[in-house]
Amino acid sequence: MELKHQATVTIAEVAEAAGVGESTVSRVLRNHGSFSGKTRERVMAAVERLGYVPNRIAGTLASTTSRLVAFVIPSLSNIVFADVLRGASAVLEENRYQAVFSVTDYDPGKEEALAAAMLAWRPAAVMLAGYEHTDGTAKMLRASGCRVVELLDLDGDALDIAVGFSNRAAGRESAAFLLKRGYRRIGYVGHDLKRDTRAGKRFSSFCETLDAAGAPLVAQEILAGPSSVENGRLALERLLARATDLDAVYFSNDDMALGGYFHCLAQGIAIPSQLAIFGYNGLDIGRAIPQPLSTIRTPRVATGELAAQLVVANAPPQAIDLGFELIEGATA
Amino acid sequence: MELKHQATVTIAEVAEAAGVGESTVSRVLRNHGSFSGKTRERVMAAVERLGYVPNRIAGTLASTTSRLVAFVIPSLSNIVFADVLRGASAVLEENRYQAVFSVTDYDPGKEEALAAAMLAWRPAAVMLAGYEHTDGTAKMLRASGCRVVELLDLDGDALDIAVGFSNRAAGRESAAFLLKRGYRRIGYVGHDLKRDTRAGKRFSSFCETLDAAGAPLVAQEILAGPSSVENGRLALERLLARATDLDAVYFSNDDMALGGYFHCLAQGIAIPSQLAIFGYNGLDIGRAIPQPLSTIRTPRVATGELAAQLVVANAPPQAIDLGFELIEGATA
DNA sequence: CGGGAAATTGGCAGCGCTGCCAAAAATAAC
DNA sequence: GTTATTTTTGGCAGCGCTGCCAATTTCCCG
Repeated sequence: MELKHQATVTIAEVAEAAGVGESTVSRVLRNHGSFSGKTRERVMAAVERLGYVPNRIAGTLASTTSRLVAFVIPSLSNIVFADVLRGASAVLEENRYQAVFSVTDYDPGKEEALAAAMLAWRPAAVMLAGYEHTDGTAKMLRASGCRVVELLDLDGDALDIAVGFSNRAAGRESAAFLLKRGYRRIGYVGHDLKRDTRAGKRFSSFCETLDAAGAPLVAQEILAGPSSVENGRLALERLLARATDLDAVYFSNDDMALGGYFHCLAQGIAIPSQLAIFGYNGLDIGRAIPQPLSTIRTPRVATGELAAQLVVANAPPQAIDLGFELIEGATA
Repeated sequence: MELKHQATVTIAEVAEAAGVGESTVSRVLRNHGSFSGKTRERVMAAVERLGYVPNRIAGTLASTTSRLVAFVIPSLSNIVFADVLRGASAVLEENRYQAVFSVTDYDPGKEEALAAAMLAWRPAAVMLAGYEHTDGTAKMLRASGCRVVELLDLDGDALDIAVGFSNRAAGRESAAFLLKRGYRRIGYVGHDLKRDTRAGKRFSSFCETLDAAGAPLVAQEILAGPSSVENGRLALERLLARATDLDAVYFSNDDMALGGYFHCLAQGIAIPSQLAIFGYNGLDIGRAIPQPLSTIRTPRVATGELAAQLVVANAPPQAIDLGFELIEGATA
């Protein structure tokens, strides 16, 4: 099945070829400890000549120190996680760390299984989305002794490090913005909230804010599937079929909102005069449509970068709020 | 810097606790070799009690066999690679393989460096985008003895395994389609082609087909940056400022095409009567806009899945064409 | 030119596990 | 009940590297 390693030039062979000891080769290659200039040259020449590639598996085992960082993310289709991964991987690469990942499909059970599989690689850190984990996952992570970073959420208690922003605050501000603009008959279009708990948090604080203002949510349409432009379009269509007098719709995220926007475009519904649209995430594409999308821009790449930096620096446990930015746009 | 492993329950401790030998524990856990039912129970009980997590680093080293698969991809922002990764990681997870990745930013030099870093983990396979690698990368990969999978391209010679589709054929068919529809004054909008060599291949065969039909490309606008909706919009605007009499524009991909579509929408340019738009990739969002985008749908997830399957099965070297599908859409 | 401090260097145990082999136990055959 | 098989088991070397320590060489200063 799996491949046998080949081309196995070992450090011993390099040492032999260079006429030095193994540990000297190791020191030179890691640029750690002291060695003379000519030793360095001889070692590098031997490395070059033999095409030696250090074996990080062996190195990791020997040093009981790891430069692997494990990502356990809900989805790769969702640009949010791709962005986080991108930010993090850039920083990790600079620091010679290696990213490994697996995808949970928003399934907490799968998250537990995958987290366990990840820990078997003895990573320096495990990065996960949000705070909602099974007891088993939490226990395992705590016991692992490796750093744990929870991303993109701050509404809850962190296991170790948390980097992100408050989804509750985002929901609240979104509602406040729509209310300020004078919208009163507000609806909601969302995707599977049991799985995407961060979207659920936004929604619940959105509703609370509307309630407090005496303009409670008028109608909602929640599709079972994942968020997508197509689902946003479909869901808005359904929502409008039931609730004809809405003046604004809050979407679970920009993908869904774009779908809603396109629905309006196709149906000749004037935005925002006839219907206002508000999203979440601040995707680039939202700025390229004819009317820039009103939304909240989240610092996804920065979240990944900072998470990686904290891990590299072995920072103490902490929760960092990177905030978000409300973009007024032209659709609300 | 990096974290010291903790919680280091070793197989020896489990063996001790279960009152069996180390190798017996190993056999039970890997379900490999023979052992009795009650031995199995005792081992599992001890594992449970101690919270033992096998150390795959040590296992990999000892067996000189790896279940790591390394991805060296140009970008994570580009949904194309995220899709491939998604397809591949699903299959890999099923087979208890672990995906590791790094991002080259379309830089061949960085690709070489990252490929080298990857090989240090002694992966079972390295997966890369396309055929364009530096000599150093190719040499290194060939010498590594691990499987090499080149993805998303078939126009060239594979190092080992290739899975994808022909970008040249895609360019050709796109041109043929536009010609068949009667467009004769065709322009092109693209992004950095030196980096995205697959887009470059599409473009050159597109042009060849137009030439052969006696309707050569009228104008082109190529932006230096990466592809994005915003850049597509901007580039089309620039192109139309120079070439006022185009009847169709071929875009380097759907992102760019969507930007062009939005530009037309905002400018009141009728699609496709006044200007036709044709993309590449077949993104979902292209079907959700008011007029479905005319494009070519590529089997990205399937590419990832098949690539992973071939690696898991340790299949012989081969190049597999997964083809693509031309979607007529409503924009051309 | 000698003595001591500092810079280099090599040897080797051991990281935690797997693979091999021989020993022990269970089972079958007679 | 005994011997031949087969199944189960444990011991231990060794995967390739790093960390520690002691040995060696070099450098400095009087």
